[in-house]
Amino acid sequence: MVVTSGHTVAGDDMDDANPVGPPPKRKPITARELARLMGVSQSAVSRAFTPGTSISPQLRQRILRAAAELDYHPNAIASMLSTRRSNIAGIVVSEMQNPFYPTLIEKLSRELQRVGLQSLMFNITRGSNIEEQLVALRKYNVDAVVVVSATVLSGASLRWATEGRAAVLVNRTIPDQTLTSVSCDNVEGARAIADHFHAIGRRQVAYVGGLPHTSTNLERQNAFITRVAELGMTLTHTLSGGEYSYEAGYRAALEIGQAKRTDAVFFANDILAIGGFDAFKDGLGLLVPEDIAVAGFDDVDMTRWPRYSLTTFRQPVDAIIERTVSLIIEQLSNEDFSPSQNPLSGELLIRHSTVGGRGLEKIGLPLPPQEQR
Amino acid sequence: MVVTSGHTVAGDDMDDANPVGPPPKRKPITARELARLMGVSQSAVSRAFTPGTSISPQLRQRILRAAAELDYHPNAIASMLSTRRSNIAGIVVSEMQNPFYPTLIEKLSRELQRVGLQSLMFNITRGSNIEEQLVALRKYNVDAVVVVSATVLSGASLRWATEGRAAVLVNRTIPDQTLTSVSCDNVEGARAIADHFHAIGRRQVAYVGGLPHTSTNLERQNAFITRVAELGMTLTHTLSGGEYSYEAGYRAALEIGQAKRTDAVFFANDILAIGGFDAFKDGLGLLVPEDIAVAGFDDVDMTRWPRYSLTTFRQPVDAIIERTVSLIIEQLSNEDFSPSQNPLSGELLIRHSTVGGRGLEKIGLPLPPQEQR
DNA sequence: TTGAAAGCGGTACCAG
DNA sequence: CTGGTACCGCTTTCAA
Repeated sequence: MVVTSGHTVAGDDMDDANPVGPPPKRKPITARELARLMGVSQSAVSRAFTPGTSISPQLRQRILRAAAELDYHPNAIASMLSTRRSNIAGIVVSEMQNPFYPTLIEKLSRELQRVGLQSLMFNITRGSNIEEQLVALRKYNVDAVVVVSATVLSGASLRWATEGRAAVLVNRTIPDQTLTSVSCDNVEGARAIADHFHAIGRRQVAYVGGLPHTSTNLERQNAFITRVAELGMTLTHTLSGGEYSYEAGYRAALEIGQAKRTDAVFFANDILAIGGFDAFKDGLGLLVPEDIAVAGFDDVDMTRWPRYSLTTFRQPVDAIIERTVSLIIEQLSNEDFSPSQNPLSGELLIRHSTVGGRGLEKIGLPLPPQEQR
Repeated sequence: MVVTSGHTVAGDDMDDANPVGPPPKRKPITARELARLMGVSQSAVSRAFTPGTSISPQLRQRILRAAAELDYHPNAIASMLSTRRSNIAGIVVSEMQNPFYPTLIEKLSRELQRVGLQSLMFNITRGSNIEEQLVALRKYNVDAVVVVSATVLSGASLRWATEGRAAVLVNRTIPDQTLTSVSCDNVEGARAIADHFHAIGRRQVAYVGGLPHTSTNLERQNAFITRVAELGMTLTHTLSGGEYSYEAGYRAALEIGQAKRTDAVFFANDILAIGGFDAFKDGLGLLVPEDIAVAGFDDVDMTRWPRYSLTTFRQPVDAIIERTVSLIIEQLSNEDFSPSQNPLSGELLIRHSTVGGRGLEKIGLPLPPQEQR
């Protein structure tokens, strides 16, 4: 490592500034200089670049033209300072290994850009100094915070970090519901899976969870278990993978498969399910779905691979993002805004991991379009 | 959509500021106020938070203590303005679908954070207004730019965007080499694959590329073809998947497999290879590796799934990141810094997709540790 | 509509 | 070591 950043002193955060050597670089032209060069006031330049200000079209044009000429761009930092708006949204992230999230984040950051917010990423990792990260959130004066991280952060930290700014939790909630959240309707999804298992004649079912204490996991698990009971099916296992990974799914599936009394398994997300699928098929030589049906949650790309053709509950990613962004905007514009929970409807996608061969037609369901490769 | 952001006027960029409603929020305490409250000068407060400034330990302690008390945090925006350093690195990204990149980016942003740089993400997507994105890079005054995007950006845009600031291209180069780049040694990797194919007795080999005009694709392709020729093997196909995707790999594999004269295929990355693997095995009923050996590039998590156990060339991710960060730091501290190209050695990982059954032992190679599940 | 001037919240140089 | 004081570059009254 080349530079160790500012050490913390006496229980408070030092500014970890100046991580690297000397100061600036070639400095770009400023509004003042441009103004002087053109013989207009600096205010005029500012106005030219601010929509909806009172400036004559002619002057604006002249200035914009000259600006283009001289490669002048308003310094965003300076304008942040005077307007007290950074036009930056902090995105707090942690589980980039689950392919569901990169996709989500990419789209989210694109949408935020569309409404004028750049995304400043904050990678929270277990083990890393979380609080320190959150301090950065505040120092950088982000206007909005989107937390896309099922894990790690306590409600208290979250409240502190987001205090006084727009905030949305995506795919997680906090118990006291003091923060706005947007997520897939996990209850709906888990029930749909249970119903589907029942519909295809399965009666011995199991649940494999991910990170035990996350709200997504708990919601899916509880809803599933409840529905299974309502339908009179037997719950043979309730396992926790411990994390959302292929390996965890694989291990859990071995355990379930070896016990030989389960005919359908709901994995709390697709990665677990895919691990489980491989364990059943390659590891134990079972037939999927004949011997055992497998369902996941999320609808990541891999579920559509012919190898898997995994039945899953699709998270309404676009809707989630749209809602998130509009909630952010609302908070940014309304003084009085009260937090809300926003579960959004997803969609059960039935594929071959639960209904094999031509079974999809047999039970009168349309072949998912994805299967028409 | 709730707010359409500032429309562009007259061939120049308007400031897309004020994407949302009204102005600020509750304002936090400032250094000046803190100073007045404590009866010290505002300069003292500033010094207390700046390591290496001349201030007595006692005063510093007092101030830090009081700051903690009053929840004062230095405003990063203001200090950016006066120091002309943002302590922000822009990360330009595009292909988040390839699981190699989320991982890389997560680690990268973590390392940057360690040396005091937050990461501002810039998602470039084909179709999106690239130039506009790059303008943002400049407006936000990022100190450094890391481009992790094989695609899209022309050398000229890159040079413009990074002008006057530290910049590193990761896993791509530009022809004139005027920008520093760090990447996996694609030539080494492609040659290693060719050598390996030869070593396991394959003589009819094929190449499946990804995005045709990217430097990674070209380097891997050329090196492979060259080495294949040197070794006297026959190149049966040189296909372009058109993109780095499972589907592209699948399609290419069908074409190759149906022709029935190829016994080993090098796919330009793991996702292509996995698509190809499934096509050979499930789509065409071939045996991998007995009928046809499959190798990829990158070493993403999926390659280790027992289902695939894919032979691949591991990109030295940690080394890439370390080098990238240290090059950034160098550029930030040295006035005179000349661009360099930094190919980093990777590692051939031989797994069952090229050497089946107990073959790994037979040819005297150690079982990859990953296989010891 | 336009220009002058007072901040925004720090940094850094200067004198004491 | 400490306090005073010009900036940093833009936004936003306030007058003209």
